[in-house]
Formats: sequence, C-alpha cells, structure tokens
Amino acid sequence: MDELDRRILDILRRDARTPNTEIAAEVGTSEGTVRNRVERLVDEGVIERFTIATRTGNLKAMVEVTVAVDVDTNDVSELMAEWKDVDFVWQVSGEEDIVLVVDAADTRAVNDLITRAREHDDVKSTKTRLILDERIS
Amino acid sequence: MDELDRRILDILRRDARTPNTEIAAEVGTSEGTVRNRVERLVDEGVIERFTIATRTGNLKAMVEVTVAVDVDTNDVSELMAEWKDVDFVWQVSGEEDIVLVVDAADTRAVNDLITRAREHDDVKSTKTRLILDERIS
DNA sequence: AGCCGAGTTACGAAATTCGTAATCGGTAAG
DNA sequence: CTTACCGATTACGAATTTCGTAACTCGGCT
Repeated sequence: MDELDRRILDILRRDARTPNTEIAAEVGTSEGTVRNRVERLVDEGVIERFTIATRTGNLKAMVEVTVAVDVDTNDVSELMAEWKDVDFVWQVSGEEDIVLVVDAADTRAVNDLITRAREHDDVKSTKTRLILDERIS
Repeated sequence: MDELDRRILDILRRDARTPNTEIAAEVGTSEGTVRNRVERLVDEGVIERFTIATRTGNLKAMVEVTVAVDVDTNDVSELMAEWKDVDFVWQVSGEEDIVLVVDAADTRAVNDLITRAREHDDVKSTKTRLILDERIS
C-alpha cells in the first residue's frame, strides 16, 4: 500500500468505471501495472468490491440504535444488514451502539424499518435523523 | 423503474464491473438494452456513482457538528466536503446539524479534522463516534 | 389502417481488458 | 565486480467489451 495504490484507490472511489488505461495515464504508469495493482488490492481485501451507490427512493436517513448491554452487537448488525432499504450498518462508539444508513422509498418505509428495529427484543431505543442533503467528496 | 431495472441494479450492486453483455445474458435481454437502462438510471440519479468499497485498515468515524443558528448549513457543508479524509457530508435533522463521514489514516488525522471543525467560527460543537465495524448490504 | 415514440435489437468500429513474454531494478551470494 | 534471482513493470497481439448508430418492434392514439 504505497502512494501509487492510494492514488489508484482515490480514482476508483470517485468512479469505479475509470478504465485502467486512463488511471495509468493519470498516475503516470502503464495499464498493466494498474491492472496488477488493482488485482492485488482485491486479493488483499483492500478493495472489498466494486459496487454502485444508489438512491432508489427519495428519502435517506440515519437510524441510531441502542441495544441492551448483554447483547452481541455483531449479531444484531449482521441481522439488520439484511433488512430491506438498509445500505450500511455501523457499529459505533458513543451513546448509541449501531447506526443504520437507510435509503427508502418514502417516510412509511422508514417508519416500517424503525418499527421493525424497535420490535427487536435486543433493541432498547432508536433515534432517527433524516438526511436532508448529501455531499460526496 | 421496473423489475428489469431492479435486477440490473442488484447485479451491479454485487459487482459493478459485470459487463453489460453478461448482465444481458443473465436477465435475458441484449447488451444495448442494459447499456441504455444503466445510462438512464445514472441520468435519473438512481445510480449515484460507480465506486469501490474499501477496507484500508483506516479509521472511519462520524463527526456530528452543530452550527450556530444564524448560519447557512449549505455553505458549511460545501466547505467541509472539500476537506481531506471526508467521504460524505450530510445535513441532517435532529440535535446536530451536519454529519461528516470520515475515513482517515489514523487517530491523529481524525483529531486534526475535529480540530479544524471546532476552529471554524460557525461551528458550536462537535461530537465524534468511531465506526468500529461496517457492514454493507 | 396508419402513425408516432419509447424501448429494443443488430452490427461494425473503437476502446478496453486480458494473457503472456520480455525487461527492469534492486539485492543477496559467490 | 559479477552473477543469479525475484518481484514489479512494460510491451504487444488477441479476445472481449463498449460505443455509435440505424433498423426494428410494439403499444397506444387518431
């Protein structure tokens, strides 16, 4: 993981469809080197996967979840990651334990999700923030 | 946004490098149709961008920022989106106003960022959560 | 029936990716 | 100092994919 790797990653984060040839030109090396390095980064797990960021609905939200003290947050996270409309599940430090990043069709879908969370036995409380605006660097 | 679109999105979410030809074969249509639809989905903003999910070994964090009441949060967001290590800037509802999603090399880099935020005149307070674990759906 | 328009298909050209062999640069051993 | 070696890089032709564009299909509408 040297400077060249980081520059390649930055470009791919911005647009994962950038051709190797174009990346190579930008960072000043050859297509083959970019190809080798990207392949290595995938093998090493630095690049977990190539994916798309979607906004299928109109509403994004963060749902901050507090679970009971005797609960394994890993298990709860794993479960919630499978839920519909959930993009990310973060285990976080601080007052709450888990943050869900949600992309839903409407407020009802968000509400369904919160309801589902609150109905879970291990969940003590939830706090929801609507994401009113998003900027990507 | 019909069933075909959704199937294409599912495939791209799993692997955004899947060739259109392969997607076409999988969903039972032609390369051109997949190409047209992906292009439309990008235009409509359903696909926000093609990107990579990385596990750099870096430190991820959420920095929740409260700004003064008489401040335009749009301006502050725009500014912070340019800061190094900041992946997302969200304007959110709730107690705090802005949430920064940060991916930094180490705790010092995160601390620098928090310091920079706190030194900003319009920022009243910050609250930081480390992201200890991330799951992607 | 005839027409229109959005979506789909077809196909040759351009660009990209891929496989592989040659080359380079650094380093440890003789 | 030379040689051998190894991983990384480069070079290049072949295979594959993407791209531009024109033809086609199939509803709905008059």
